[in-house]
Amino acid sequence: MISLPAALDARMQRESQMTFFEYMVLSVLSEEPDRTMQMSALAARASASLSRLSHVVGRLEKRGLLARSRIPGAGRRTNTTLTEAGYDVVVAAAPGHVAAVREYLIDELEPRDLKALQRIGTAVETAINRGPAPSAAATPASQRRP
Amino acid sequence: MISLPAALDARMQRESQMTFFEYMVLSVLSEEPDRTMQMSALAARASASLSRLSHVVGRLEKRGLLARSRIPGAGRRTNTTLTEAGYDVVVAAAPGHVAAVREYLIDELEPRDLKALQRIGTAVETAINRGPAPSAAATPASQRRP
DNA sequence: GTGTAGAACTTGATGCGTCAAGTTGATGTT
DNA sequence: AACATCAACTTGACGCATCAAGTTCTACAC
Repeated sequence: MISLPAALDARMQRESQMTFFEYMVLSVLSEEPDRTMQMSALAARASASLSRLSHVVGRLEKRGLLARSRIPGAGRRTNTTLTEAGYDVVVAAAPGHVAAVREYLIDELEPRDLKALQRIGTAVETAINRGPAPSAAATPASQRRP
Repeated sequence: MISLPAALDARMQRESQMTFFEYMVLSVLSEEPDRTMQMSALAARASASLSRLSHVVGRLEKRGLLARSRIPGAGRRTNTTLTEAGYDVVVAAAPGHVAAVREYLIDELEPRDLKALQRIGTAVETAINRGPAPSAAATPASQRRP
């Protein structure tokens, strides 16, 4: 669990000149129908803090891969939208990433272990997010019940 | 796999004022009979680059948790040894860490999934380390066959 | 209609990780 | 004996993450 994320990140940077986390952000956006998402929602989907996301989005915006726009009439909400250039970048990076995941993980496992891994993943995520103080990144206020 | 290391690291810093990686270093040393290890070997066991380890060991030395000493008559090799204070720190931090691992992972899994996880771990490690250029951290020159 | 609380970010300082380049010993090579 | 090479680190610069503090809206209270 220590080595895999590191390995995927290293490969991402070598092959596509971006962080694994940057890829996640772009990738999540690319899967939305309008390639747009509110910052908080994006942070939740990328399991990052709003602060981290803000920094990263700032950089990606400078690179022209996405754009920010205030949502009018609704608090201080901000939308981020993938640009064409940004979409092209994700599309170019995706196959390499998928190949890496296969190579390091999926192709190495028997079907039963793959299923086990899925169970483990959800179990761990649940366990972490039911701690004494569920993190803001995991369950942002806008999705929290009153 | 993204969330678990992050969660364990966060807890380590909250409860024991050190990085998860710092804990690993101290912990590995504490398991040696003489609480001593050569830098390269330590790097391999902690799956880190020599550079990273050097920085971290520098900090831990400043905190008085370990000490460095040149190995005489053998290249430029350096030993790091856990101090008493360092040992006490590991001993104090260990129970909390074990509890965290149980809470987030082990206690959540059925026995068969735990066994699967073990298989997955070794499979992934192998897959990563047989890449085109096996990393120096994983197989340091001193352990590499000619 | 002022005041307070809170949500949704943004910003700046600090610290750790990484990469490239430098040191320092030992081991051959000619 | 001089030189090149290599292994085992160390160091410095730079980038990214985190934390605490600030900003900017809305909404509700009185």
